[in-house]
Amino acid sequence: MPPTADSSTQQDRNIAATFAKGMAVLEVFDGQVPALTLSEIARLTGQDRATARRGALTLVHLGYLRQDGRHFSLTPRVLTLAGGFLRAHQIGRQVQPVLNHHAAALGVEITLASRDGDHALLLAQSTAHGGPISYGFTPGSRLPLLHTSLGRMLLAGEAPDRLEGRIGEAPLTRFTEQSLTDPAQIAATVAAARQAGYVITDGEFEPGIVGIAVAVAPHAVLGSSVPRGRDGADGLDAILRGLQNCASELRLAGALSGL
Amino acid sequence: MPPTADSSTQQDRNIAATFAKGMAVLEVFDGQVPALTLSEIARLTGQDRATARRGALTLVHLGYLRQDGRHFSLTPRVLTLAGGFLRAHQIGRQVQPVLNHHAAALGVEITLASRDGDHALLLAQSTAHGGPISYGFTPGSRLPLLHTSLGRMLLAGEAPDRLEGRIGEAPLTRFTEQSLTDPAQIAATVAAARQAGYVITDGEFEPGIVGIAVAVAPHAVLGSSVPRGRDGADGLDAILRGLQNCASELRLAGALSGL
DNA sequence: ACATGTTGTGCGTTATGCGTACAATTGTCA
DNA sequence: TGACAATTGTACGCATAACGCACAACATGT
Repeated sequence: MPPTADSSTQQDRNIAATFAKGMAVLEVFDGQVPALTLSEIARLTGQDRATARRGALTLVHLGYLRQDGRHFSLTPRVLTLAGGFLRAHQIGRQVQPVLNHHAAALGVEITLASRDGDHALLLAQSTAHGGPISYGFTPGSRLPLLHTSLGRMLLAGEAPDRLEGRIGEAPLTRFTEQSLTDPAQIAATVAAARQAGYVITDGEFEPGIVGIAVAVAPHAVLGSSVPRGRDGADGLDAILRGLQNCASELRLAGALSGL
Repeated sequence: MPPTADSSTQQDRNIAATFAKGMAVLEVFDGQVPALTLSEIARLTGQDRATARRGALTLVHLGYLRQDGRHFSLTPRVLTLAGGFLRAHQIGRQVQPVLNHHAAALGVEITLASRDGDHALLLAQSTAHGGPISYGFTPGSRLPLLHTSLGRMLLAGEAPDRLEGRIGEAPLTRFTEQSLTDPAQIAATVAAARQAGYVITDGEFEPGIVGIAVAVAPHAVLGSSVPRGRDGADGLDAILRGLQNCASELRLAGALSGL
């Protein structure tokens, strides 16, 4: 065995560090602030100012960033990257119509989500039929994993042994007064979700909002949110059945096989 | 002026070539094929296989690509980049609800698009209220600029002098029998669109589909597609008025100022 | 069987990106 | 208005990190 250089000092020859640093620049544009200056980019990425500058200028050159004076902001071009994923998985053709159809029948918004790190990542979303309520999320939005029905249903699909570590580590941010803070309690809801095939959360992420989610594929879940009280107990049951029907239909279409 | 090195051999010291090459790797995943091998990536990007390999492995390391044996495919993580743009421009909070509302009132699908190079780039889309039809497009999808109502309305918003060059250069691919192929004719429709504030195309991109579009902001347009004959002449008028109302409401919200 | 096309991976070379340093600019308090 | 502080833009020497040739192992097809 050749003395593989220590992984701390020596870089992996198969990884392009410059590329990774550039992606880090792109990643700091998470939308929380509409535009960033070079110094802010450098600070947020932890890179040298000159390095951040090269990364940002390269992104401008490629058309992903716009430079207005000293402010850099994203261009719509980043959407084309997402478009590649959505097209590859036939989201527009095979998934979205199904979501729309069931959402119209139920009168609620239906969301398809997958997992990205310790967040639930929204892949697609139907619009609420007559729903005046909208939470402002879009494809690409990320929700917490531990305190949303979507996230817990995703966790329920994971291997049980990997769960405890995942739950225990997180700082367990408390979003509402009703947010569960005990890791054991959260693990219990996840276990129950795995058992039942669905999960319901009540106001743990946004107060007064009840979330309900079911599994579709190994790493894909379906969910809806409704204001508490808007639908009675049987209303939730109807939504649950609707989500399960929707999930079945998506499975039949077989478009979500690869994550 | 210092003798700036010739731009052909000497790289711009402010552009990170490795980063640009890596982005090129990411860009070839446009969704036309669900997965790519290293050789395909190298061929499509024109890079050396070793270079393409480093780029792809870096993307795997960062979580944007998945490697299954010899096949690389996109992960949902690319959506987070799009999410940054959508959140920065308040698409989910300020735009999507407006689109949904007007779409439900009109019974048609409404699409918000911007421009990316010589394509119209879909930013957001409402679902048709009772609409069984869906064209399989999603945010991030790209439509031709010359033969769609969205594209021509975008061109109508450009400076007139830059138009002729833009139209004349393109190979003028013919999508349907009704596609206009004469640059002068297309330029005339664009000029008419600028004059009237809206544009209607009939089956030039997809046969039997009528497209209608209006301008919202300097580089943003709104459009709908309906099957020919589904709505009579007054139906199209109603849709046009609805789109214009929708555009006004979006302008009032003022969320689309920066492209 | 050979021929053709993959794929993975060393490794020497040198181009390339790094970051310090300085200059120019903006903002802020007296 | 001053002078100070904190940004920003840019250049350039140096070391490193990316390049791409080359080879070997494997697959595919004629």
